[in-house]
Amino acid sequence: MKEISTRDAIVEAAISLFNRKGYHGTSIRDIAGLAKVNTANISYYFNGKQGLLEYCYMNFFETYLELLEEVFLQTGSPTEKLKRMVDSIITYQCKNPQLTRFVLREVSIDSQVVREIMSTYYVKERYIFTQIFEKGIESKEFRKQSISYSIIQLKGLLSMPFIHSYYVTEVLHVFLHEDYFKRKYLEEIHRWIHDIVCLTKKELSIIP
Amino acid sequence: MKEISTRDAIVEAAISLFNRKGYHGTSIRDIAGLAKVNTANISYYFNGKQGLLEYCYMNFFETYLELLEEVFLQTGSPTEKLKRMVDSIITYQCKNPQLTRFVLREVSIDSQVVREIMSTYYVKERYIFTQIFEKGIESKEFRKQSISYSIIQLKGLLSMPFIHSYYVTEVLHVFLHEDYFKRKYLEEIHRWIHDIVCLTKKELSIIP
Amino acid sequence: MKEISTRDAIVEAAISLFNRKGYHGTSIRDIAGLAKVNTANISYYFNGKQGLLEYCYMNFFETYLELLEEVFLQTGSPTEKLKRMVDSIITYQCKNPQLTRFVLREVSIDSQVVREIMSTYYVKERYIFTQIFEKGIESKEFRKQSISYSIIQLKGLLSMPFIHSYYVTEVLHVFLHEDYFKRKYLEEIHRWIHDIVCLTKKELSIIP
Amino acid sequence: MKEISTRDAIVEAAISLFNRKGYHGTSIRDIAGLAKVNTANISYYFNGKQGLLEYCYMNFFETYLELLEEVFLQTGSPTEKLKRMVDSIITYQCKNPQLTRFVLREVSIDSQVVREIMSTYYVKERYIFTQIFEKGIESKEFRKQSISYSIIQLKGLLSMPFIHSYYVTEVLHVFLHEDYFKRKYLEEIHRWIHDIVCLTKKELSIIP
DNA sequence: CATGAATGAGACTTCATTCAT
DNA sequence: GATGAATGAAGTCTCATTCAT
Repeated sequence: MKEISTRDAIVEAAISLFNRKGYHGTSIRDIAGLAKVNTANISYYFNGKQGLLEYCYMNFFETYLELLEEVFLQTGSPTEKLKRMVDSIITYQCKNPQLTRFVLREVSIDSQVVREIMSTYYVKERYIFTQIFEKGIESKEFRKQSISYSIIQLKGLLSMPFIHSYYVTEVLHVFLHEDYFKRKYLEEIHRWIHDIVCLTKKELSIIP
Repeated sequence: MKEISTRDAIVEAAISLFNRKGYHGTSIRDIAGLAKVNTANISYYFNGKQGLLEYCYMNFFETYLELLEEVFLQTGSPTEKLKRMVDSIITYQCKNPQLTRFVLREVSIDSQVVREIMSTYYVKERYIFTQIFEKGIESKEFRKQSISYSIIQLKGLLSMPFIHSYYVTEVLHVFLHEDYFKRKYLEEIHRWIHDIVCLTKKELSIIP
Repeated sequence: MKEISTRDAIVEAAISLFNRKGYHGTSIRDIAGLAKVNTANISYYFNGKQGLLEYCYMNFFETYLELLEEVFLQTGSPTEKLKRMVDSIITYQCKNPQLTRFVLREVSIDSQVVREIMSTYYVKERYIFTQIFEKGIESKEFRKQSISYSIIQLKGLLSMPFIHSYYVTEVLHVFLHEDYFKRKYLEEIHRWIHDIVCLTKKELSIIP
Repeated sequence: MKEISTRDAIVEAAISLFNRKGYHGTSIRDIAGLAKVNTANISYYFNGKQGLLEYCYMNFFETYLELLEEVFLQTGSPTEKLKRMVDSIITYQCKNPQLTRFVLREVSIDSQVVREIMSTYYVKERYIFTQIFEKGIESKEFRKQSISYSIIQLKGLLSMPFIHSYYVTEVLHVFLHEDYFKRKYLEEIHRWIHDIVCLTKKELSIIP
């Protein structure tokens, strides 16, 4: 049996607490306490609390983008690619709901850290989505549409259940960690892709 | 010239700072400084920093629910009502983007405060949305669908541009405070209502 | 029906709270709250919190000394006078247990206030007791004894049940406000006067 | 030269200041300043100001009771035991006059802290004293008397010079730290034991 | 690699007081 | 005579970090 390293224990504890109480609402003592390690280790391994935060951000977005890029480089129609991307993201987020929630939330705070770290990721993400949409529109698979507004919707659909997981669980009684949720929710987004993003046959037939 | 009362100045400053730096990331000194009042006034008027937070929550959700209820009690088809609700909410949120962003973000943190305050609002909101959807499905205006999953999508669409306003503005160059955004984004949600929530003619004709 | 004046209400509330929580442990808001008056009145009537404290001290010791002086100026043997003084003091203290406890306790704190106010009272008190004892010793009613050490004992006996009223009540189940206590405890002090302060017959006979 | 540990320096400073200015009248800054350590150490070592207070209480009463119990378990007549207890207590208190004064004073304030901590000690103390008196009365060494009222007197005699040390020193010119005081005052209490608690020969002879 | 002592900065809150009404 | 708004000072505590071990 491999013992969990101090480093990993810290990350695990941090994600759990940042998720529950927010970055500023969590003290490194809380983290060290939960991870059952000495407080000083956090400065040692991550160069302070902020370093730990940055690590979490990168941890999340590195994988997030890798998943997008992987699909992006595959062959397939824009519709198929978009669906596969959505599948990848939702699968990943369902496996890491705590990290997802906390990152998506904290990233909405204006701070130098966020700005510096996120700029690269955001630009890459936009590039990929934009390419997909442009290809789709060009090839007449996608309806002519404002790409920005479609991305807004897409990201809203992708992130909502995770950011408001409390609401989703407690109020709507939908459980993120059940496999049923993943299948069902993917269906919904696929429907959104079909009915909102793509050209329906009717619309198609109108075009001369 | 109307002088801004100490109380209002505090609220205004608090919303701006909570929005930018998060609740825990904002100190009452920051707030008092921006509002140009004495620090002690925050405890005086709101019974501490947390009281100020609670006031903001209630301030937001009180109006939010009033808007929903107002439309709910009007006459009209479920589709019309749903559209009008969306219009109301988006209009309100566009007028108060800072408050909206900060509340929607902080509310996603687990804390006793959130749980105590929000439970009532959440239940009411769910009731209203559920009623609309049930009526719509019953009257065959709406497609047969999982109401919970539709609410998730709806709330994602309603909140996304405000929570991730930084992304929307800086990366997608979409500006929330312009009237154009409101019209355009409402169009998008209306399309979502038509194509995803409602029965399309084709589907309609299939039903025997 | 005479309404309780604001002033009296403040004093009453102050005594109760100073007694329970100590001077520094009591805030003027507590006092104003209990007295159901506005906080500013305390500054208005007593020139601040400290003025209120001084008023309480004087209130107590003014009467305390009056009682001693009254008996002191009466005719009677030293033994009789001493007994009468003890009766007066205990009676007074039993009627004002809260004020007594709080004053006797707080007066044991070194502060300019205490030093300034108490010096006069203490000197007068010592003068009276010393006179009594000197007269008693001179007239051979009292045993030859160190007057200082006798005063220490006397004051210990007079004050103990009031200072440690919690102990006396909760642990020993002796109740200060019952008339039985007063009679019984006076008996005890009288016995102390007889057996410790006065010459017993045996000792008397030894003196040539 | 042994260096005083941070912890001990804090306790020493605290006792001195609590004694002089009372618990609530002393700030942790005062304490840290006098002890020449950082303010945060108080929370670090004692879990806050109140923890420091509790430590002082326990520090005092732990020893206090040990002394009583030690004598209690020795062999000897009740009279001898009572005398030895008084000797122990007075000796201890003379060695720690500041701690004694401050604890005996603050303990007379009603607070949860006091109630929780003291209840145990008080009960034990009462048990020991009660046992002694009961044995004494049973064996006819002691006069038949109300034990509660005797304990009140005894505790008054034991504590008075320490609580009102200012009065004793400044007004009566009796100095607690001189060895003369200890011997002299013990004599006085022994006399009290002989003449008030015990059966004098005269009384003895009256009993048939 | 890991720890516990120690620290300086800063946070929130409470307090007694004043002042215009 | 009484009030409520407002304030500056002070208090306690927590935090992230460092350093010697």
